[in-house]
Amino acid sequence: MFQSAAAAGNAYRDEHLLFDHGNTSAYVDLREIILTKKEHELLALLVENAGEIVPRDILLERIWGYGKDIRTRTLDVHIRRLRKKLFPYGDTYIETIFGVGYRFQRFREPRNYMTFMPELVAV
Amino acid sequence: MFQSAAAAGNAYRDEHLLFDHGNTSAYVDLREIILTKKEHELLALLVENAGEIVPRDILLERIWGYGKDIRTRTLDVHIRRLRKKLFPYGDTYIETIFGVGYRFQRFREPRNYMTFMPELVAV
DNA sequence: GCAGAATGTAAAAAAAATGTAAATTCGCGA
DNA sequence: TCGCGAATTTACATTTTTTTTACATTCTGC
Repeated sequence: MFQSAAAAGNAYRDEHLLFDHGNTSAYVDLREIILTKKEHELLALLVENAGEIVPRDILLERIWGYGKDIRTRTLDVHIRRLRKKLFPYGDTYIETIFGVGYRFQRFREPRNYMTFMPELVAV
Repeated sequence: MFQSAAAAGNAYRDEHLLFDHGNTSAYVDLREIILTKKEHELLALLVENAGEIVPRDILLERIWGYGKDIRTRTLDVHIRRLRKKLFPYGDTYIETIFGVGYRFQRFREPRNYMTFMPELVAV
């Protein structure tokens, strides 16, 4: 549960994002983004658990070594900067689970009427 | 990963730089520059991995034989002198990846409207 | 809808890494 | 051994990242 850098060497790839665990740079569409160490660790941990909620506790403990007693906003600030670098998909990729933590979601092509329910279009 | 002098004998060449692995002098446009031994090794290692980030660790280990525990500014000083000799392209060729290392980037002609989108010019 | 708790955000402060000039040391050829 | 250029260290300056602070905003249960 909550895989760590074990999955290193492997890269995550989808429609808009290319992320390599061993590399501090990533690609959003054709744009290279350079992640700082903490940003990279954070995104790595989230991506490794794509589709699953990773609680704040875990993030703070794994990346910062903080215990449950520590009160800080540093996680939120880092999430924010990550989302910014993932523009314009920041909120699409990184979802906030209120009261729990965050979840990285694989990109899925947004449905439109045409592809979703073709019979409703061009009637 | 992180090729060494194996690729010797071959020369690197682009719009502004000619660098021969077997030669301690290089050319920046039509100007000859003379590299010292360490400068040459450093540039060679970076050029061999053009486009890829080479971590400080690796540079310090491959060129100086230093371990991760050694604290020194000598790498930075060499980078600085290299950049100076590559004037006015020093910062263009040698990029700093904060917290990680350096990256040599092939020279790319800056785009202008003419070359990028010719159909938008001279309307 | 409200109160209280959790998260978002901008800006300042602190910490860490890199840049730089100048001094010092090293090493090799004469 | 001496002299000289190369390499390294030193001592700050500067830049970048990370954390904190101080509020603003959003969410949830009642």
